[in-house]
Amino acid sequence: MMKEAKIPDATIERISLYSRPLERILERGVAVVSSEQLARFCRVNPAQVRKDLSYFGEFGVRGIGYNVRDLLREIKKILVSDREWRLGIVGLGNLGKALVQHENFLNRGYEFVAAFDVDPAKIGFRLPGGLVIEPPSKIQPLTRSLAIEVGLIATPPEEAEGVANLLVHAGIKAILNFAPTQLRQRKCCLVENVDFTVTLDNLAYHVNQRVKEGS
Amino acid sequence: MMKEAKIPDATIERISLYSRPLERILERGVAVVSSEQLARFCRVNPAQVRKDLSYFGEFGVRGIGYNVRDLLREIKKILVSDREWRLGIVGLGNLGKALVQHENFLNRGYEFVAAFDVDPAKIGFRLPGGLVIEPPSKIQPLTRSLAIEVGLIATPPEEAEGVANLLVHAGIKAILNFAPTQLRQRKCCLVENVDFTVTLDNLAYHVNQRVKEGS
DNA sequence: GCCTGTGAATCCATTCACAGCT
DNA sequence: AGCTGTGAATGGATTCACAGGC
Repeated sequence: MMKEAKIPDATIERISLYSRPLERILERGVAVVSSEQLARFCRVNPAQVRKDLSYFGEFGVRGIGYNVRDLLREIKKILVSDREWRLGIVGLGNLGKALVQHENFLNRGYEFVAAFDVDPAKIGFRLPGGLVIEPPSKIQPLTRSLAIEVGLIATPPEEAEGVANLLVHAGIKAILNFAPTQLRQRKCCLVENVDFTVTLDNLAYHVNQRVKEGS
Repeated sequence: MMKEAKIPDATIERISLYSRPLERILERGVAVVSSEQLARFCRVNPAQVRKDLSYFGEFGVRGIGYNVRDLLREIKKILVSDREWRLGIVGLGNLGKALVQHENFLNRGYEFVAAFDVDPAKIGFRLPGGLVIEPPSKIQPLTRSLAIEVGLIATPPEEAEGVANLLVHAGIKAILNFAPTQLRQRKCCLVENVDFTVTLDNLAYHVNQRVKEGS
């Protein structure tokens, strides 16, 4: 019964998670999947799978399960990955270059259409894939003219806030920030931070916890 | 009053977050910080900061605030980043290489001590920093002899599970998995997944949501 | 019989509001 | 007076358990 209620943030992330095993199952030619099976693949509770999906509609058939192809299509519609998203990246150090070449992005509808860096030595360099590195002065005009919707920031932390400003003024809709600094929150622009050391700290804490319990 | 209760997972992540502005504040020579100030830096609620810290002890002084240097030391003790953690990485494509060279790891006590790849063309190659890429056959002996505690997996998804097996059998304590596949859960080994496309899907969904509301 | 969809119950996390210390 | 530390209150998210439909 498709409610227009507010949907848990965690639900959106899991919906994205579900799509991956579904793709594999579809490739294998299996037509139907149960919440139980899907849950096993994603290491979650089956009721969680059903509830997550039920926020968006009734995609299953009672007594049978979910049609794999249909469910995948619905999920792509929910996540708006049934269309191309145009990305721009600022900062082409090791991480930035790795992101541009990361093939999973393209597979899932995310395409880099511009790359920027401050380093004059890098400007004009053609990346594998054909993108040419542009100077920061081009951030605003290119973001607009190429209709870039999401900006990835992979600069040193000192530059991140300034870069974010440029992107926001050029009308970008969302920023995925890999620089280890907390960007100022802005209306009109969603910001998501990815910080590997936070994740490592988390693991370190829990590893230590286990050692302490075990002794 | 330092409870030995179970601590929210989100708390651990925020504790890690707090350390960054604290380092900057310390460098600036400011001696004391209030929960309100720290909360502003990290975009969280001040009560949240106080509650998070109170799980681990009473680090503040009523009427005054927290001593920056002491608080930072306590946080490092909590996160066990007051010592070196030895990392091994498997898969030295673009992302793997970027991770090895990522300077934030070393700053925070995470040191890569071994690198592995299946590609014969890469084996023997010396990475910036001095690490030499080893073949998969060395994963088990080196993990043991170098006492590697955390393994990072940056292979294609097909290889991830096999690599995880090798690492687990060699006694690794935790895995940080960048391959877009959900690793089987194991006792004795913590697993954390990092998946950029899930984060992008999340942004795409919310951007679309805003557009829909605005219209 | 089987598996979905979902209200109700449970569990967990965040925020409030104030007592307690300096 | 000011700011921490924390029980109580609120707000969310997950899981249970079963009704509903194949």
